[in-house]
Amino acid sequence: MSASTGKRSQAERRAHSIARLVDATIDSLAADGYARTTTSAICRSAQLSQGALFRHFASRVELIALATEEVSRRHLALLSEKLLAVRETRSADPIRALVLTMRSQARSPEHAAWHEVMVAARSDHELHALVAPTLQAFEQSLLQAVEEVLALPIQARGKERTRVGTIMLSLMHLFDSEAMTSAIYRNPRLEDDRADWLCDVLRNELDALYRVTAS
Amino acid sequence: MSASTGKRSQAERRAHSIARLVDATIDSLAADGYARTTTSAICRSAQLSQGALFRHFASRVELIALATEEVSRRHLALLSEKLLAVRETRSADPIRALVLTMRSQARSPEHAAWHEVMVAARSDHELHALVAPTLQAFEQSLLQAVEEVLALPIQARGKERTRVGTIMLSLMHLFDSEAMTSAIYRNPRLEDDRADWLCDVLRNELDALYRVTAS
DNA sequence: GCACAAAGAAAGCGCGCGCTTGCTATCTTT
DNA sequence: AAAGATAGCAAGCGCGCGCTTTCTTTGTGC
Repeated sequence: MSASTGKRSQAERRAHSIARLVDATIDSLAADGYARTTTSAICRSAQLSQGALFRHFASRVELIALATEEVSRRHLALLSEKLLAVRETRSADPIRALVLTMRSQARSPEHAAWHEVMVAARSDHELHALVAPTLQAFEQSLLQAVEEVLALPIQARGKERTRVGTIMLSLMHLFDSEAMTSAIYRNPRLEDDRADWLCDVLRNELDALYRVTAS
Repeated sequence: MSASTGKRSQAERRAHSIARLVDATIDSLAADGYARTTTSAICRSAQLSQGALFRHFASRVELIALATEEVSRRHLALLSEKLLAVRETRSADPIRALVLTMRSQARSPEHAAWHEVMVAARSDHELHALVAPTLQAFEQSLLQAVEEVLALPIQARGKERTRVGTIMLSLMHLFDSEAMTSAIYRNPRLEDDRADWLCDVLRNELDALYRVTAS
């Protein structure tokens, strides 16, 4: 008997519906933006009624808040996976692979959803209060993940370690803003120049780091 | 006879009302975000009726589009002014002054308004079509202004000149994203580390540039 | 097996949105 | 000064929003 026709417990049905709503919310945030992520659009996408949505969530922002937690998890998991792949794969140009990984991450749907929530939280105080802890934890986790994956191989400590975190977070910011404006500016040549420049910058950084850790 | 009580021509009244509406729109975009920049909020702030607004603009997005043009102008004027001040003032640390200028620019209300329009245009096709030319021209003007103000003193040509543009636009992007997340993350230490790092990067760049232009 | 609780659908409610209408007041043209 | 054009206001219209209510279906504890 298939899962769809078979009997399911209330807990299973509940968890399944919530998951569908969260998925639909994330998809809508990434594709249509915060303002167009309405309860009716979410329910249409999740194939559930509005009554069902408000059975599980007290308000729209509460659902958005849970979706934001899930976005953080997925964002982090995706990036960690990519960064580990960069470290494991013996690339001819690992610095370039690293830079392009950060760029692709900033262009992902997960990141677009994150960005929409960030912007909306700036002027929606209720949303701000609900998602601020999640987003702050996200930044810390990102910092930690990046330092763990990248700083270990060069055995850097203290100041050098935090510097790597600062740089990678800055890379994320840069590509975040670039991705947001990309569809308007449509200037791939500039974007490639930027990637090239960042590769140079990171190579300089790495040289400096090796000099420190070698002494 | 004062300007407010004195008789004014239709053209003057028209221009004055439009200017008030544009100002109110920009203020609202910066303070309350795109979604909360409603026609009623704009009219309340401009002290005009909705009928008056729709006498001058066919739709809300049309007003937003005109406001976006004004935002571009102000943004550009403000930055040029700051950059010239940096160049004229004999600072002990001109690089740091430059970096902090870019950061303060990204934290300005003008930039916040620009960001709101950018994000909204991603998922609003009508707005996108109306503001894309303005925003593209803005990027080009920014590039030009930055190159004019900064590249001249070191007499760079061709490749070096475009590289300066790429870097400054990247700085703008970085601080754009940082400013957007600043109220959530509340991590001034990281932001200062970032500024320090960018000063180092720019010093390296400048060294390289001088090496090229000297040979 | 039966009373009860939880999940879900359908319809509807109040509200604020973008925008229109009908009108008056103010300038402009002749 | 008359006649037409323009600026501006107050009221209201249709619509889609977040959310609630009412009712039916489905799983659960005794």
